Amino acid sequence: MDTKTALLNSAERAARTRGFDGFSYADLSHDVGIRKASIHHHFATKAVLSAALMKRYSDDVKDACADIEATHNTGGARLDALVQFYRDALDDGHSLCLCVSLSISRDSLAKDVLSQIGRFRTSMMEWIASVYALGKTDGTIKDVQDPSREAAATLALLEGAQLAARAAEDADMFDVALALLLRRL
Amino acid sequence: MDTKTALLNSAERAARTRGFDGFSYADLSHDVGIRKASIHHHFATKAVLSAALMKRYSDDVKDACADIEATHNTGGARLDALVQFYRDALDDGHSLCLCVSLSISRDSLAKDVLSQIGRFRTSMMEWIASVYALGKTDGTIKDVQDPSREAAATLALLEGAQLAARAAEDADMFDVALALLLRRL
DNA sequence: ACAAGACTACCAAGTAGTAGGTAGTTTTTA
DNA sequence: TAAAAACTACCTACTACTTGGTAGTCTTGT
Repeated sequence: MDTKTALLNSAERAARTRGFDGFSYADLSHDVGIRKASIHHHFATKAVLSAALMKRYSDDVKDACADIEATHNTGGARLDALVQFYRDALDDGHSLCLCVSLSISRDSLAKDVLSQIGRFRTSMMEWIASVYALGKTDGTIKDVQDPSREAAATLALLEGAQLAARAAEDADMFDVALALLLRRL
Repeated sequence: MDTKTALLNSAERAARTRGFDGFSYADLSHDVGIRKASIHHHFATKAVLSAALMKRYSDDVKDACADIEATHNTGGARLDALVQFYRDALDDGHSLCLCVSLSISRDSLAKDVLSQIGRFRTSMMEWIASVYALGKTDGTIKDVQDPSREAAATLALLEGAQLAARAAEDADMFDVALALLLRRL
């Protein structure tokens, strides 16, 4: 595998399990098997690395959403698939959505990464709102109120449930927290 | 004010805004105005400090719950007061529940702190479940299903909404995410 | 007089990042 | 077509600084 990708993989895993301040170039070095200094050849600073990380992550998630749209055509099915996507990302309760991990360490982040996070959250919220809007018209999600409020609540619930699962070191915690939402499908 | 308390205050603020790995003894030293080494007189290690932090936090929150019970006698009013409590803790979208902040940096935490966090979350969940159970019988919370699932979902939503508010640097985000829950009161 | 609480002055280990070099590949140019 | 120049990817060896933590001393209130 291409070294740059290996570094991104290692950094993403580390950031999602230990937070942005929780890993160092030395950790990446051990993990990937090149010297610490050589990492700077691929990512000049940790800020550059974090930007690349967030870029790749947000592209990946957007692709996943596009994929969900392509393979599920009711609002209910799409919402269910999204929940599954966040659940799968958990990795036995050790891993979080990258944007949650990075959000915690806001102060150590470069400004452009912060705005990347902001844009990512906004676009996710819009996408989820569109899912609720569809679910409301096609009748596959019950009692839909304002789709944009539903979207804010859903994103918060998904991220909070990941946190809860991680704190309990038990991925089932995620399912318990999401059970009531899924009863509306 | 007593130095030990000042240190705890500073550490709590730092942990809640920057995470456990996001502050150092040097930061506390600048903030409180004593030398770095003197901090060790009060808290021998950072692990001891984190345990004291979590202890005080969990006592405070439990007191707040007891206070809510004493001043509100319907399930709906208690739930509303709890939401308000989490909202007030936000401090303009910069601060998180301590147990969320600490959870992110799990790997740098001592084992006893991890189990403290676990116990805290369990007891919060039980308390919230009892609020839902009351709200179900007194009719002040609509459509209550299984109280313990409601509790898991509510805690996840509260913590997720704090995260969302922080990511957006906008405390109103919290209100948007909780609007639908509060409509059930 | 004595203990609590602070101090100065350290330490070893870790942090991101830099300087300068090497080996091999690719691109340019004569 | 072959030498020259540039580029990629890595290396060793460093810098400047921060990390949590230690040892021993001084100061102050009771």
